[in-house]
Amino acid sequence: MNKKRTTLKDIANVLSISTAAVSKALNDDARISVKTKKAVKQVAKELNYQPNHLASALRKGKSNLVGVIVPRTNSSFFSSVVENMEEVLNKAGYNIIITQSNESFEKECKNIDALLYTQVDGIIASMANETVDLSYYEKIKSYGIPLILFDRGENDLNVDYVGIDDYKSSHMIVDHLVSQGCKRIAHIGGYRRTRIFNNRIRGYIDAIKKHDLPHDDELLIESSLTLEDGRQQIEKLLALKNRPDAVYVASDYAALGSLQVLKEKGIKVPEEIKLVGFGNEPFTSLVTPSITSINQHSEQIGKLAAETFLGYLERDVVVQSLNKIILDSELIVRSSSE
Amino acid sequence: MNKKRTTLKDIANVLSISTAAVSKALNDDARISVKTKKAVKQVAKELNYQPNHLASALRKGKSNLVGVIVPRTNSSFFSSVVENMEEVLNKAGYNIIITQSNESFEKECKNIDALLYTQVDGIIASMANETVDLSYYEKIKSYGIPLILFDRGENDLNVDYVGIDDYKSSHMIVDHLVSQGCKRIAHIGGYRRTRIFNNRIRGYIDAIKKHDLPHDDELLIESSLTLEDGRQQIEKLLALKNRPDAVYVASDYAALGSLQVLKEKGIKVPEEIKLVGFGNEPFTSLVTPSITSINQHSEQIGKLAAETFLGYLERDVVVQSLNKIILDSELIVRSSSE
DNA sequence: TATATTTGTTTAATCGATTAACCAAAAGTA
DNA sequence: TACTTTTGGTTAATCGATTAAACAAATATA
Repeated sequence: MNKKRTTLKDIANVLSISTAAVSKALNDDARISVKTKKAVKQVAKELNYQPNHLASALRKGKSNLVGVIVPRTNSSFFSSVVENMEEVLNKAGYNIIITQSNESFEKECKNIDALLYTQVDGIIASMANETVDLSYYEKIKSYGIPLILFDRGENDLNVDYVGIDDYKSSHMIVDHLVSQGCKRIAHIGGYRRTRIFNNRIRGYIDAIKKHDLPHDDELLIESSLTLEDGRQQIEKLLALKNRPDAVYVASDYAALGSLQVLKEKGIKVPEEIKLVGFGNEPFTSLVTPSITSINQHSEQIGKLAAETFLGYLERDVVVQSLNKIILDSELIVRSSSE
Repeated sequence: MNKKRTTLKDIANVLSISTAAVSKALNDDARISVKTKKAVKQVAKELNYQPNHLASALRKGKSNLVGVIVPRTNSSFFSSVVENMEEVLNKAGYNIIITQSNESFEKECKNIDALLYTQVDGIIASMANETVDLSYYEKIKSYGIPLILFDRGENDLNVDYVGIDDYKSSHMIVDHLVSQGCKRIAHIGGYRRTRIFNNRIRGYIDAIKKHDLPHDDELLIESSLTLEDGRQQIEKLLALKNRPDAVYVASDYAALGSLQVLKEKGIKVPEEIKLVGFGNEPFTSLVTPSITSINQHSEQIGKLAAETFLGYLERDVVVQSLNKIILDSELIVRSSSE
C-alpha cells in the first residue's frame, strides 16, 4: 500500500542505463543526448518520480532552504515581509522555513538551532525584543552561512541589515505634530537597548530640540510596547501635572492601548491630545479615530532582504560585514492627529 | 575561514574508534560502554559537533519535520493554532515548516510540492477558500504520510479533521440575536462549497426556522468574506426595502467592513442594526463598538491537530480515515449586539 | 578444559543523488 | 591510415549518519 517512492535507480532500470545518466538527463547535462533526455523524462513522469531532496541536499551540501525568524507572524508587517521574501526566494529555487520567536530569547535560540539542524543555506531574521545575548547569532555566522537581519537588527553582529530610517521617522512624526500646533509632545518608546527603538528615541529628542520644544524627562517613557503597556503608560502621562498635547507611541499596538484609555476617559482625540503610532498595522485605519502611523515598506524590506541573501550565492566564501540598506519611511496621516 | 563542520568521523578520528561507535554512543546505544560514551560526548562537545540532519534523515527515511499550510499567518486564529501545534510537536522532537497559501489554490499546490520535496513526515493543513480540486491533497496521501486538516477541511479526503461545530455556532449566534429582540436576521456568509461556510449557512437557516423568523433569500448572501466584501454586501442589505435588524457575518474581517459602512452611513450599531462576526480576531474587541464574535479555540485546535499527527507515529503503515474532532465554540458577546 | 554467552566494538552496506574520472565509439583531421 | 577530438555515456566515490552483521575479547557455564 505504502508504495516506495520512485528513485533514479528505478528509472535507470527501466531504460537499462546508469543512474548517473538519469541524474544528468534530468539536470539537462550537456553530455547527455537529446534522445536519452527525452526517454528519461518520459519515464520519470510515468513513474511519478519526485527527487529526494535529502539526498541531493546532502550530496550537494546545499539544502535550498532559507530559515526565517520573526518575532511573530501575527502582525501585518512581518507577515507581509515574509510573503515578499518568499516570492523572491521561490523564484530563485529556494523554499523558506518560517519560525516565530514570540519575542522570547529562549524560543529564538531554539529556532536557530532547529534551522541550523535542518541545514538551511541562510537565515533571515528579525530579533526578539528580549535578545541581548548575541551568541546564537554568532553561531549562525560560524556556520559560514549568510545571516541577514531586518527591522530588528544589531550593529555588533556585522552582518547585512535591511530596515527603515527610524531616526528620520521620528523627525517626520514630530514635525507633523508641530505643524498641527502641538507644544508638548510625549513619546512612549521601546527600550533603548533595542537599536530601532533607541533610534526612534534619539530622533524624537533631536526633533524636539530642533523645534525648541520642552524636552521633559517625564514625557519620555520606555516600555515593552504591548497593547497593555500602551494603556499603562498613557495613564502615567495623563497623571502629569502638565499633560502632553500629543503622544507619539513607537508601536501601533501600544498606540491602540493608549487610544482605548483616552476614549474610556472621555479625552477627545485629536482635539485634546493627538496620537501617532508606528508600523501602519491595518487596524490603525479601522479604529475610531483612525491612527496616524508610519508605513515601513514591508514589501521592499522583504524583497531586499531576500535579494541580499541571494547575492551571497555567487561568492563561494561567505564574508559578511555591516552592510545596511536603509529605506525611507512614509507618514500616513489619519484622524488621530489632525 | 569557512570551517568545515564536525562530523562523526572527526570525533572517531580523535578517539581512534569507528564512526559507528560514535554514532551509537551519541544515541545512547546499550552496546556501548559508559566509558566510551563519556569520551565521545566530551569530544563532541569540544569540537562543537552538530549532527547533519540531512544525512540522518536520509538514512532513517524520516525528517522529523512537519509541514503546515495555512491560508495566511497574518490572522490571530491561524497564528495561534500554529503556535500551539509547534509547542506540541517540538516537545516530540519535531520541527515545523510553516507555509501560507494566501487563499490561492495555485500557491497551495506549490506549497504542497515544496513540503513533499523537503520530505516532511506529515502535513497539517487548512485549505484555501479557492480550493476545490483535491488532487494535490490526494498526492500527499499517496506519499503515505499523515495528512491532518483543521478548520477548513473536506470530508471527501477521508482524513483526520479538527475544527469547531460551525452549525451549532450559527445557532448560538441566532439564538443570541433573537434573545436581543431581533426579528430580521441577515447572514453574510462564505461560499457554500467550503464546508465550514456551508455549515454556518445551514445552521443559520435552521436556527431562523427554529425561531419562526422570516427566511428571506435576500437576507442570505454568499461572498469571499474579505473586508471589502463586508463593505459591499452590507450595502446590498441596506438597500433592501425591508432592512434587516441584525447581520451575522461569517468572518470578523468582513464584519469589520460592514461596521465601517454602517458607521459611515450614521447607522447606529447596535441600536438600529446588531452585528455579529466570527473568529474572535483581536480587533473585534478593539473597534468601536466592539464586535460580538465566536471564539474558535485555536489553542485546542492546534494542540489536537499536532497530537493527531503524533498518533500516527506508532503505527508503521499510515491508513487514514475520516476522523473528525469537533470542538464546541464560544460566543463572546460585545457591544455590537447588545 | 571446552564451549556458550555477553560485551563492546568494527566492518561494510545503505539511504538517493551527484560528480570526478574514466572509457568506448563515432567523427574529425592531417 | 593514424591520430585527435567529440559525443555519450559508465564506474565508482562521495555526502554523513545509521545499522545489520560480523567478530574479538572477556566472562560465564557445563
